[in-house]
Parts: sequence; structure tokens; C-alpha cells
Amino acid sequence: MKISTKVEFGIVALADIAIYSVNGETVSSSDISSRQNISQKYLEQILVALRQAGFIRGQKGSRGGYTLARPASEISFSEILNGLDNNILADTYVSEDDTDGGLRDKVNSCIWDKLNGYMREFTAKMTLADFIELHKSESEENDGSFMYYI
Amino acid sequence: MKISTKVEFGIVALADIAIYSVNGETVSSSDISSRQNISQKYLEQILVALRQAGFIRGQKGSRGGYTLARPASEISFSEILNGLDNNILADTYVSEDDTDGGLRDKVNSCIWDKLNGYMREFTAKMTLADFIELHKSESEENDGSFMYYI
DNA sequence: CAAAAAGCCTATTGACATACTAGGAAATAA
DNA sequence: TTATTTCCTAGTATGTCAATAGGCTTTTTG
Repeated sequence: MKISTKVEFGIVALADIAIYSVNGETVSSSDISSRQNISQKYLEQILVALRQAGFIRGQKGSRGGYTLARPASEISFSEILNGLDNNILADTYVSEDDTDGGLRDKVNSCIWDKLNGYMREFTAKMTLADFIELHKSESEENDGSFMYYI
Repeated sequence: MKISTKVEFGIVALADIAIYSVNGETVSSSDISSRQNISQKYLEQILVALRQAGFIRGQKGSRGGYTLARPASEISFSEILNGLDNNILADTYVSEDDTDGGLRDKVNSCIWDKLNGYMREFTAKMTLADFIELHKSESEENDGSFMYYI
């Protein structure tokens, strides 16, 4: 399954902000850009989307940047996915003309909508904090001073 | 999640062939086209793909058409999906340059590949015969003479 | 044998989405 | 006031999707 860079970078950016915005410090797009190796201009667009979706707060001006708008433990992946991509967790839309009770309807209702249900279930359970915890515990170069904001 | 018409029509075509090719009779693309309301020319391309993937056999010439190459109970949805779309069940590919052990890797390995695993699990269990049975049992206009090949 | 019926193959096209690049306006802190 | 940063808009190259179209090949049938 193909994952768009917009979603991928969006998640990475959120995690980066969660990890590095300790003590209310802001994280700038150039910080994230260099740390995560993402084009800054492209990243900025994604950050705007994340702000509009209510996940982060932006602080303009010198020494500005981003902080999480909510604790990472209260941001689920299903919310993030819906905020960045209004297709990936959506059920298949069948136009009224095609609802003929035939095989096409059944494929959509029995296969795809069911798969979407599984995806929603899994992504609803997992939070940004879970993901960061997973990343932290599996990272071997962890020197003990690894800090993150939950 | 978006489903391509190629995959959707491919499944419908397979089901249609399974249902209507009783006693070794063939099912022509024009039969499927009119029954399922799919452009015949487009359908033909999909049928070629289904034949090349080994799901159906084509019989050329007058009175020709298609039959299943294997029993519907031995055709899983994961096989069909892989035959029609080499992306939908595939794990995210990460180029060697990007395997830096950072957050991007983790997003792919912990989220997407896991989701793919669930999808593969579900689609591997379900067969074409299961789907047809489901369709048959839920179709209210069933008059008892409904026949299909398993 | 000829003609019709079917599968089979390839090329082309319009629409749309993706993944950026680019330029600059607005706000804010130093 | 100047540097820094977010924020907004436009453009663009590339690729995929969903067909449409034309015609060749094979096989049955009259």
C-alpha cells in the first residue's frame, strides 16, 4: 500500500515536535527539516495543514516555531490520517446510480469497507505517544538523556 | 481508502464468471459487460490481466469466452489483489539512502507495514467462493434457482 | 471456404493527484 | 528596524487512472 509523503512527513514532523519541544520550547520548520531530512518548503505546507487540523500551534516571528496543541497521548493516528488525507480512511463512495444491489455494491461493502474498519480500529488505538515510545525503546543509540514531551 | 476500478471490476468479473460458467460453459466479455454494466473494451483489458495471472482461461473464437482456471474456493482475495495491483498489499519500500534508523523508518515499519499485515491476513482468508456465498445469501430476490460454480 | 464471433494486443488521451519548487506577505522578537 | 519565522498562493513536472479506440488473431459455424 502506497503511503504519501505528505502523511509520512506529517507524522514525522509531529513526532519531532513532540520530542524536541521540551519545556514549552518551540520547534522551527528548519529544525525539523534538517533533523529529518525533509525539504523545508514542502514541510511548511504540511505544518500548516497540521495546524489547521488542530494538532500544533504556530508561533510567528523570531524564535518562533511550533508546539503541540494537545498532549501526544491524546493524538491518535486515525485523527492524524484524517487530518492529512481525507481519503485513506474513508469508505468507498458508491453513487446512487450504481447502488443496484449487484456485485459491485457487494465488493465495496463486504471487502473494502471491512478493510477500512480494521484500519480505523488499529489507527484509533495508537497514539502519537505510543509511537514515540516505540521509537525511543527500539533506538539503540539511546544514551539515557533522550527526552520527549508527553 | 480508494479502490481502483480495475481491482473492483476484476473481482466482479471473476465472480460473474464463477456464477455463470455452469457445466463448463464459457462467459464472454460482452455477457459480463452487459450484466455488470462495465465498458466492454475496458473490461477486456482487465480480463487479460486476470488470465495472465492464472485465474481464468480464455477460449477464442465463436462461442468462446472465459472459465475459471481453478475452483473459486481456491482463489483468495490476496491473490486477486496482487494479480491486479502490485501496490495495494505491498510493504512500503524504503531506499537504502533513507534507512537511517530515524523516524521515517519507524513510521513505515511500525504503522504501514503493520497495517499491510492486517490487510494481507484478512484478504488471504477470504476466497472468491466465500464472497459469492455472501452475495447469494444476502440477495433477497433469490428465487431458489440461483446457481454458481464452486 | 468464408464469415462471424470472440479473445488478444497496443496506442492514445483527458483528467486528476502527487510532490515538490518558488516567491513573497505578515507577524514577531531582538 | 531588521532578522527571523510562520503563512499563503501559484506554478510545474511527473505519474497514474480510467477509459477509448483500432485492429489483429484464433476458432466455430454455416
